[in-house]
Amino acid sequence: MSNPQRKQTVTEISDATLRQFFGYRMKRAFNVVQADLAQTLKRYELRMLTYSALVLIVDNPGLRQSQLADAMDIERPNLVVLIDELERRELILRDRVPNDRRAYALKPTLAGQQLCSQAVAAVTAHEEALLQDVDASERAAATDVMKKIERRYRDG
Amino acid sequence: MSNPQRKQTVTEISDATLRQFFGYRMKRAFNVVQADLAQTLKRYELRMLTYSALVLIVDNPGLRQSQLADAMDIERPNLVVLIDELERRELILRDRVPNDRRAYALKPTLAGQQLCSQAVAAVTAHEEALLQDVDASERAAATDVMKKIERRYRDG
DNA sequence: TATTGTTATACTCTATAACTATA
DNA sequence: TATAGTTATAGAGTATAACAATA
Repeated sequence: MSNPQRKQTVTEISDATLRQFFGYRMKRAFNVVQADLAQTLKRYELRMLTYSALVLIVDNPGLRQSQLADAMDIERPNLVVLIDELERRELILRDRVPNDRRAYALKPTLAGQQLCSQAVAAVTAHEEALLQDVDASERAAATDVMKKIERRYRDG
Repeated sequence: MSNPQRKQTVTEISDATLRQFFGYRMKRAFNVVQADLAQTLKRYELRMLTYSALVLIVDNPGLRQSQLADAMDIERPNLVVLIDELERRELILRDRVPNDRRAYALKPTLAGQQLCSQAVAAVTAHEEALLQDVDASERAAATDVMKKIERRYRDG
């Protein structure tokens, strides 16, 4: 803006210091990716977490809640409401595990499998659009860096 | 685990489908970076958001709250409590903008500047440690990808 | 009329402690 | 005793509507 009153305070904001940090860059880019994903999933009434849970249940039918929480890197209590939601919508069901009446075996319903397929296709397409300026080698390089960061964390 | 009961449900969880997605990889890596940053800032009683706000105020003394919210990509109402917190700790102050009695000119105190310097140094060091397996060219490649994603968002 | 900062509110994600029912 | 799932709760981040003061 060419508003002269702005000049009495600050015209151009410098975030040079923050942009030096990988974490800050990552947060900003992740916010974009996350917003795009949320927008894409809205149509299926899924969020990033319910989507992740559904995909993992479809790919691993019969897994337990504690295994799923582990895989998703969230606490067990926080998974309960996600599973409640997916179950209420009849996208998955809580089967009993034979020989261990404490645990549930999570399984997708047919509707869950179908919604999952559609959502995966939609997310794939939207991500492709979002990353259309990023060629395969750049994507691979970025993915490698993220893998290294994850690994560094797991190794302590 | 070699627990035979696990075998009746699922032994090894496959997250192959999810790992195909750039967004999922990014979320996992970002969680690591974010946790590391939070740990680093704990010592200064700062969080990622209060840290970002403080750095921006130190680098741009006199900026308005609405400008800061813009720069941080957060909504104006959410900035208020962050500024309240930094002001209460006397790290910044709300000065009046001459000729516009609606707005505040945010300025760091000496204590704020000093804490900011220390925090920036600590974050730099911790980030260096976190990324020690990632060489300069890999970092640059990853940063480029993140810039492109951000740009893609700004351009619509 | 429009803008700055504010209040109130609500939703999501995250984290911990404590409970129940099983093992 | 330990584990699976659950409940309750609290903190943090995010988003919108509506308001007072001021432009």
